[in-house]
This record gives sequence, C-alpha cells and structure tokens, in this order.
Amino acid sequence: MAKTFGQTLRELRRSKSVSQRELAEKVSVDFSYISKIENDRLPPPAADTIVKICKELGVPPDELLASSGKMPTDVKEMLSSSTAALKFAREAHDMDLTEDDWKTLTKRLRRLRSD
Amino acid sequence: MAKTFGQTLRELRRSKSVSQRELAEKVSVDFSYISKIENDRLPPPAADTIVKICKELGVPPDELLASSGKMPTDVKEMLSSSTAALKFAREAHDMDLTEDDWKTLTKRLRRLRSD
DNA sequence: GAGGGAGTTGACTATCAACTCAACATATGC
DNA sequence: GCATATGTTGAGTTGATAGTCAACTCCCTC
Repeated sequence: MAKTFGQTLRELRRSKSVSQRELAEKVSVDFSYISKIENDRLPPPAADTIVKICKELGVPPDELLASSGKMPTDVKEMLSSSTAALKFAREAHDMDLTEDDWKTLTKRLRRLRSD
Repeated sequence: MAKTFGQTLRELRRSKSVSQRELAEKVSVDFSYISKIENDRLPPPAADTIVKICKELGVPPDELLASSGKMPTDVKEMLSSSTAALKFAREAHDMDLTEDDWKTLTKRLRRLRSD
C-alpha cells in the first residue's frame, strides 16, 4: 500500500520541524484541520491549499497533489477550456501512460519552443 | 464574443431534431433543466452529463466540454493522480500553449507507442 | 375549443467540499 | 502543581454544485 496523504504530510511537516499550529497559521486554516488531515479523518484539502502548504514547507507540490488526486485551479482551467488540450488529455487517458511516458512527453514539450 | 454553452447546445440539439424532453430522458435529467441550460439560466451541467449528452447526439464531447470549462472524471483522475502528469501539465500551463501547440503534442503522443 | 407536444419559469432541495470553533488530552519544563 | 506548547475530537457552518417538481405558456391540429 502506498502512504496515505495524511502520513505523507505528517512526515513532511515533521522533517521541517514545524508544528501543526505554525503551519496552519501560515496557510490560513485552523490547526485542528491539519490534525485531522494528518490522521486521515478528513479528505485532503483543496488543491490550492496543498500548494500553499508545499510552498510553506519548501517542497514542490506535485507529489502531494498526486497523492490527493487534485489539480490546482490554474492548471485545471488551462486544460479544461481548450478543445485541443482536452483532446490531448483524452487520448493520453486512453493510452494508459506510465510515469516514464509522461517524462518523455515533458521533454518533447520543452522542445516545442526551442525547435 | 464566443457562443455561450447554452447557444451551442441548443443548435446542436436542434440540428439533430431532438426535443428537450427526449434528450433529457436519454441522459437522465429533468427536461426543464435542459431548457434552463440552453437559455444560460443555469451554469453548464456536470462534465459527465455533458459527455452523456454528446454521446446521445453523436458528436465528440471536447468542444462542449471546453465551452463549459470542465473535465470528465476519468481524464481528470488520470492527470491528477500522477506526479509526472501533473508536472507535465504545470509546465504546459507556464508555457501558455496555443491550440496548434496542443495538436503538435497530440501527434507526438501518438508516436510514443509506434516508435 | 379540447388535447397534445414543446418550451419556460420560480421555488425549492440534496449532496458535497472545505473548512471552523470549542473542548479536551498529553507531554515538558520550571 | 502549574503554565505552556502541542495534538486530537465532535459538532456545526458555509458556499457551491447539480440538479428536481409543479405550474404555466405557446403553438398546432382535429
């Protein structure tokens, strides 16, 4: 079994020696909310709150976001308001891509502009 | 100004000579809901309902989805539960891609497996 | 002029997401 | 043994999402 969102967050927070109360204040939520999240008594916070948490803890947000199954607002908006992007996403879905496939695509993405 | 979601849906439905009541029954919503959607008195339906509508009317869902700004559940889940996919999406967002860029990427996507 | 099909409208509802607030427990140092 | 810092729990709140239901209007035709 993969680690839960709560477990991941707790380890991350502790590794930075930050208390629940400190973290909560920085990201503008109640500290008791952090506690419940870490104990998996509530579902993961909103994507944008996750991003704030990661900024506060100084780590890139992708791992926590993936573990939460949520997408940040700006990214979601970009994808869902473009016909061609949606088509791309649907084809990708149907192809059942691996993590390595996505890494390859990211490289090809970077070459879009340097070509 | 671009056409609204409601206008697009109405034209699409009429072009297939389907009544609001027929369509509503097929996709399991109240017919009055379709009316409000078409008059833009309510926001667009859930992504999965849009997909059902398009299936019923025999058209690909991407255009209507984009016009609604929503993403179907399965596609969203794939993207948001993969670290590498999220990273890809974030980079794409930062690059501010055009529709043509997405089309190019879709071609490169297809070559992933045929290479 | 009654009945039937199509569309519109207002009011209301149910579920869920993302939290907050107050109360309590537990450990640590002075 | 008391203050202080930290974490846990139950109950409740707030706003958005995604609709429903009943009543009504307009047109057509028989």
